[in-house]
Amino acid sequence: MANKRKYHHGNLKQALVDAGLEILEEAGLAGLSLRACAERTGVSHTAPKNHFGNMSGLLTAIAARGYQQLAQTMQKGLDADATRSRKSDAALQGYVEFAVTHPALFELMFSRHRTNSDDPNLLELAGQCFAILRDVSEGLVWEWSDAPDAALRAQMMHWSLVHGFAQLSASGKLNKDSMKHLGILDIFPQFEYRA
Amino acid sequence: MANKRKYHHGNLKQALVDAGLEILEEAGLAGLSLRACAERTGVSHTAPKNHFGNMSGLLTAIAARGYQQLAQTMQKGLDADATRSRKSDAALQGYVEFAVTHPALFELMFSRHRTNSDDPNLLELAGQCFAILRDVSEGLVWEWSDAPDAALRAQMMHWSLVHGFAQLSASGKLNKDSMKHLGILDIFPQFEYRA
DNA sequence: TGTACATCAGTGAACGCGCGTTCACTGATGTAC
DNA sequence: TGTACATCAGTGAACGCGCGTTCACTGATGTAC
Repeated sequence: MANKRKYHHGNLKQALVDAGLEILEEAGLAGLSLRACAERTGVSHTAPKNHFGNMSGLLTAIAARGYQQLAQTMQKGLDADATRSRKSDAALQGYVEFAVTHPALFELMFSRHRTNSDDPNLLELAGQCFAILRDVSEGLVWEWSDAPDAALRAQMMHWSLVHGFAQLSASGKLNKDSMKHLGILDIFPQFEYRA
Repeated sequence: MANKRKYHHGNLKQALVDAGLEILEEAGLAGLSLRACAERTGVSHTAPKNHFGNMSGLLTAIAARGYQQLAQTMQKGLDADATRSRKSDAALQGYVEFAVTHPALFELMFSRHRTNSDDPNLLELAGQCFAILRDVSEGLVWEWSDAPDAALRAQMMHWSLVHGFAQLSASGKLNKDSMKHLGILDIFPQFEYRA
């Protein structure tokens, strides 16, 4: 299956997103460019234009794949321990694991002006992430549980809590010393600080 | 006091940080550069090097000022309503207000590799922000309140909740429609979505 | 079954741009004597 | 009080770099007839 050196790549759109994800892992957001993705895919640096139009289009596609992977990471945690009494812990753990493992991708996904925030594909996949958190937050008790819209407010606060912990972890604000001091390593011992 | 056209600026270091903050407001992180800060300050584009060494040094100084302003915003809310029964609400509100009002600065402050994260000045000012949240989270009840280190865990979770809500708000994930639908606008009616 | 032609996918040279950085320099300030 | 000199702060030209984008093009594919 020597699919090298065909004039038409065959699956260039997906391959460019794959390349973008790899670049984010290795070089961070600063290293991500149309030219870098093209070079890694072995294609001329103008080829991406045919599939994504411009830089925003490519970043949007990469971010969308990020949401897909985030949902998968959370779902994997839920599936792995179906008997877990508190499903929200499994989802939180998956969310944080994703952010810490892919900090640059996470940064791209939740940055403001880099992606086309009204892209239908992006919206749908991001919505799937929130849906998992929503389903999983059932039964959590908040102090306003007797207020109208209590469930909706609880979902929003739960997402905030999860996202905040993930973001602070990924950005290194909860470094090893802090986390140890605060006893957080007992809760998530696998999230060792990566320098 | 015509302090124009002196060869020595006199207060260039602070002026460059001021310029950087303005650029962040107007053009976002993408528009921030040594040259842009120098031009706005009316100084040659090599002058910043004398004060900050390189780009990271300038970004670190800007982020440090961000933490200073964040602490001030939170403290202002606390001072304005000393009778507030739940001080944590005032701090949360200040934190979110800061993130939504200065999204690019907020992004810089909590990004991973753009600043020198071991800068003493940066660490001290960031620590002051956490100290306010810590003081204010006294009395909050979490489900593990009977665990050892309960207070420390509660502080960490409180920070996560506050930061997550702020970050999701600033990145536009909680847009006007979502917030209205989720009843969040009733809690923070001043945080209208800015397109 | 074959042919003409439109469309799609990728090429490669060239463009202007803003960037951080280097370099030799000059003006201003402070300090030792 | 004056002078010499070191140091600090800012200048301006020049550098190479990677970037997104434009442009005319060519190879491959699909489709109408």
